[in-house]
Amino acid sequence: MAQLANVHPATVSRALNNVSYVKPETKARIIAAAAELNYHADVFARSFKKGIRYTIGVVVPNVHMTIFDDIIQCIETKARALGYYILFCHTNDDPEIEAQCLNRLRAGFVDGIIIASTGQNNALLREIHLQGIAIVQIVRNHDEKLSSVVSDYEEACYKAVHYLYDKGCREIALINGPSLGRFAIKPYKTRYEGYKRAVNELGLRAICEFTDGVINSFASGVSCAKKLLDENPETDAIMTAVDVYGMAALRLLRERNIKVPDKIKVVSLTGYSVGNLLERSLTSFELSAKEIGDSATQIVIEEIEAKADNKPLVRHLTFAATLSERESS
Amino acid sequence: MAQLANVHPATVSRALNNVSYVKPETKARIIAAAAELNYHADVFARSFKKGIRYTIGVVVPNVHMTIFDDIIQCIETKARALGYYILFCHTNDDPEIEAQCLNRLRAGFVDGIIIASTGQNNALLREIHLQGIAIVQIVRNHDEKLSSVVSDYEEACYKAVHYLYDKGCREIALINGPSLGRFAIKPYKTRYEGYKRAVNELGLRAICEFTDGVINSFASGVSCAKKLLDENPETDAIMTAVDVYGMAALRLLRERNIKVPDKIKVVSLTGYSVGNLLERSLTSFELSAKEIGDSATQIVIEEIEAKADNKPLVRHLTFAATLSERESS
DNA sequence: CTGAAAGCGCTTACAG
DNA sequence: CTGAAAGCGCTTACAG
Repeated sequence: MAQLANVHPATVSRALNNVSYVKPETKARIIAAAAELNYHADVFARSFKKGIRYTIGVVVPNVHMTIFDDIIQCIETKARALGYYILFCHTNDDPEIEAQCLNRLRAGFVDGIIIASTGQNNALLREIHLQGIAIVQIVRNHDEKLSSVVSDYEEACYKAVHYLYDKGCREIALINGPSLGRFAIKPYKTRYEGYKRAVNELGLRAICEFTDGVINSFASGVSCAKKLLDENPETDAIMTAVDVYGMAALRLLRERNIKVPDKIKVVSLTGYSVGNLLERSLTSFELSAKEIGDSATQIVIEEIEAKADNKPLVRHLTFAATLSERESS
Repeated sequence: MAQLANVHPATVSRALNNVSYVKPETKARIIAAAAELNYHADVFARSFKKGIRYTIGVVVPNVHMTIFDDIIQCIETKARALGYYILFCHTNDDPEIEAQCLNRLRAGFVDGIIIASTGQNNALLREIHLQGIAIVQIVRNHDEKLSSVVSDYEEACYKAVHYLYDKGCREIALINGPSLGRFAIKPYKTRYEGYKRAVNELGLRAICEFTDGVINSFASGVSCAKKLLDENPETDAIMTAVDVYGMAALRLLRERNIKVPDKIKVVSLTGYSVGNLLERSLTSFELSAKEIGDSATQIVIEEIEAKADNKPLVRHLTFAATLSERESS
């Protein structure tokens, strides 16, 4: 490349990056040569030299049938616009896989990490952060020392109970994910808190089932719904932590020929757009995947680019969920 | 690091990579020092030196509510097991975004690319391939000069017609994506061919609607279904190219109070697991996301690692779709 | 305005 | 068995 244009590689770099003045005719010669050879500067080598990878690791539990499919698209779009790539990892909520992914990412491949963590690798995450890699938690804020972008699950769940109460429901049940003990995952825990707050306030009975094992499993949602109805035949509303559980509830209710919403109302607390695509559409508290994805990306890149200035930048953002009322309530 | 263990960096490299014999006590000293400093070799620098990126670019239209959410998880799992990362890009089926993504990927960041392309950047893809980057097409085989892993859409669609015919349907309609003209996308085109083959063979009338604009749009699926029913009130079966269109059909049929499957049967031709999570579950010809994802990853990595041997390795794999009979038919 | 040199953090023939 | 050197493909102060 350099020899074709008859200049020094340094000049090629200067010309192609518009980084310092190059004599117009030299520049023209370089550009012509680049076109002829179909030359593309090796971005990898540049990143290596400059110490910036222009890459963000995104670590999420799953994208299949979860809000993360939407969030990851928003992250990628935003990152691309800002000149960054996305390195994608999914953990299935297995702490070991998560640690494995994080350890590979830290080894020089990314400038920053956006993660919805299991909460079991906080120490590792802090270590990686200290090493100089920007970190933003999304959806699950397991460590307040690290930036986070989440929804207000407590409030959404609290409001959902009130919403159903106002509709006349008095036996309001919750199908939730792991929210107690060592393996509790933050948003489930917080939803449970919002649920209890509302239920206590309104003098209702708490009826709660926790899916165990695999998170976001339809089958697990169905068995929770079964157990719920068998043990609490008076139930007149079912709130579910995520859409897939809501779909599971709708499914079981149809099998049992229980009219929705007349007899039992169903509300999902993590609406992602599937709720509106159903035969009987699902009322839900919608998170804005775009708000979460966009701001997480923004924050992680700001943190990356502030590194030079050595400002510590830990920020916490919380978005409200908005009620989308549909047919199931 | 090297000075703490009191050895040359080269020795550190040898010890940590087990690449040549190092005196046990030296090695022990190095490992101890690495542990103390929490040292992780910079994989990026290594990749740079060795000319291998251990990274695969994955370019797909969308992951939200499409089979690609599943495929990309399978690719990532497989790639991780084989020591590769996934760089994720989504194009929204916009040829310009696709070109932009490809041009960034080619600039030294990946050893290989797995793509479900729009079909509008074949020349660019070949150029990138010639440049030495392995390429495997998934789901959409727009260029036979490049490896591909697809399902047999023609056959699946052909079989679906027969399946419905055998159930007594005589007015079998198809809601399809772009399958004609310059912007046709391969699997839609192939499904259409399978449809026509079966319909001709059975002496049926072809009733076909094509969604335009955004692929995989629920709203577009609903309007196709509307048009279909308005213009062909005798319709007794609706086949849809993808699950989202199937859901759209189910939705509209419920709104119109048309009994499924008694009056009209619905079959999706790209089952991904949502079909089984619905109130009325959706019969579909299931693609194996795992088969496609795993083998695409395998092939692209084989192609990458064969590069050294300079063997040209273009392979085409076709998997059959399997019928999952559910409530909608 | 542009060349020559140094260097990003590793790996790998080459010596010894 | 391990050091010293070269080099992956760029960028960027430093000269001139």
